[in-house]
Amino acid sequence: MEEQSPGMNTTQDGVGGGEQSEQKVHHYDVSKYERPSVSVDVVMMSLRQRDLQVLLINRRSWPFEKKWAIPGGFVNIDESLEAAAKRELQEETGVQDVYLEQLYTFGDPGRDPRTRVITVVYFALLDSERLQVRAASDASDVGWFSVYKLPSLAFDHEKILQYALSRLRGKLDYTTIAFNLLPEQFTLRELQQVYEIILHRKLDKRNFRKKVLATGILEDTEIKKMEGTHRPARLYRFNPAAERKL
Amino acid sequence: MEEQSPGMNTTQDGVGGGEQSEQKVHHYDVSKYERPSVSVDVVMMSLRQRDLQVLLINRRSWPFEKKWAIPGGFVNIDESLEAAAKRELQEETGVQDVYLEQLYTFGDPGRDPRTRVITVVYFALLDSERLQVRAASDASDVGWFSVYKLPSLAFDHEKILQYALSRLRGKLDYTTIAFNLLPEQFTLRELQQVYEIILHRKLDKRNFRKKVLATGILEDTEIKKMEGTHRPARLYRFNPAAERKL
DNA sequence: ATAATAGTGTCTGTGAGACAGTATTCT
DNA sequence: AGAATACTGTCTCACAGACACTATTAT
Repeated sequence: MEEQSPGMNTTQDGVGGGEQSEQKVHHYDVSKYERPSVSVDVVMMSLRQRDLQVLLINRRSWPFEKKWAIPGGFVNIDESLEAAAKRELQEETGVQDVYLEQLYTFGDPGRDPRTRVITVVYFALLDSERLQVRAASDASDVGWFSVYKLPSLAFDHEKILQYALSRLRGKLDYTTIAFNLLPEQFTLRELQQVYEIILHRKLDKRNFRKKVLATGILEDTEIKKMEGTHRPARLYRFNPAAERKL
Repeated sequence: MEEQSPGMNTTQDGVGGGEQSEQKVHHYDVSKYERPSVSVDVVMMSLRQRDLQVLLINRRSWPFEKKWAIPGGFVNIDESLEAAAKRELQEETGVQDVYLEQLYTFGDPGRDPRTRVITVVYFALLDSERLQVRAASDASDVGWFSVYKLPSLAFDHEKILQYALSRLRGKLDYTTIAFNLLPEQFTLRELQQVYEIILHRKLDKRNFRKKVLATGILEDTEIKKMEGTHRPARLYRFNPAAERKL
């Protein structure tokens, strides 16, 4: 296993580790009990073609052969959960230092017909710009799908994606989570589109701009983005110093 | 606290685990990898003595001998995570059918000096009334502690409790989570006290009542609670039919 | 009457949402 | 001049928070 990537930023809800009640621990003999497998799955979302898309992998073998699935892998014995998620991210997209948070842990017996597998699901948001580079080089059995038009999925992965989407929506207006889907500099129109795509509805331009600018989390770069035959737009940058609320 | 269920860890014919990138699944052989232990810890909170308290267990043995810890136990191989949490709850408090939600999963290697343990933490809220019954019968190495005056805890359990508390606070005003700490019938004053204890600050009586009643989630029982030498208070009941927002 | 808690209404400021016209650039 | 997008301000309504007095019961 490679514990590569000194890793940085990411996780939000990060907290430490937990334990078990002493009595149990006291008499517990590791060798006596069958242990479940523990995997880490990573829901990777990005904005592509003005759509919210998720990266899926086509399974080659039983079970759910030929079905699409959320990428994941087993946790190495001396690797943290987050490190395993980052490794997965790196393997699939080649991207590092992206937004990553733990979503939920799914562990129903029987969710995997092979053996008992408990999976800790992480959620990653990739900014579209950096991603473009590597997108073409991906293997053919890896693909991006609109979260609004998903293919039939393996395991309980439909449920997991729905959960990820609702988490994203829920956090949209009291965190700065949306900025993780944009490159460093962006126009207000682009930011509004991110919100519209995620919320899946139109927003009023004036109200949106008023509200966002009022929070002070945006910094004017003094640069204008010229494109096409019309008035150029100001480019803004996220100002982490003003990390209050949106 | 007996983690029966035969079987042994490791060995098992080449069954792949959860969902991983196809390349890996394809070549994966379970017997080759060491599996972590998986435990479930349950943060149980209740209102006692007009305080928000958490149930802790005093550890008998290494590591963290004599320190207080969040109760927990290992997950049986054919038991769901939630079932394991309910079992734990039942063992420690004898209570069933309480509010229970998954909090977070902690899995840093080395957080338990004995072996690699990944723990899925659940959060339970117990209503004070039903609990009183069994409280006295508890063993001496189990105790309730104010979340505002915690003893020194084992592992990184302090962080976990802080996390649980912030989750509780965060959900307080857009869910009906607080009702789980009250008996079926309660006065508005009692409900307000729940909010005050959790938020750790005073609330305005008139604004609180106005707001809560406006949501329509309370049903007047037409009963009055007489106690002491003063005007009796109306008893209300939670109306699940009106589960909109608080 | 007194003590003790239950119960109630108004005002003010803030923020969300509805809504339409002017500004700037390129061809 | 025309096309295309950037940019801006006002009004209304709902909700949050500040704030003080009357109602009901038991002794």
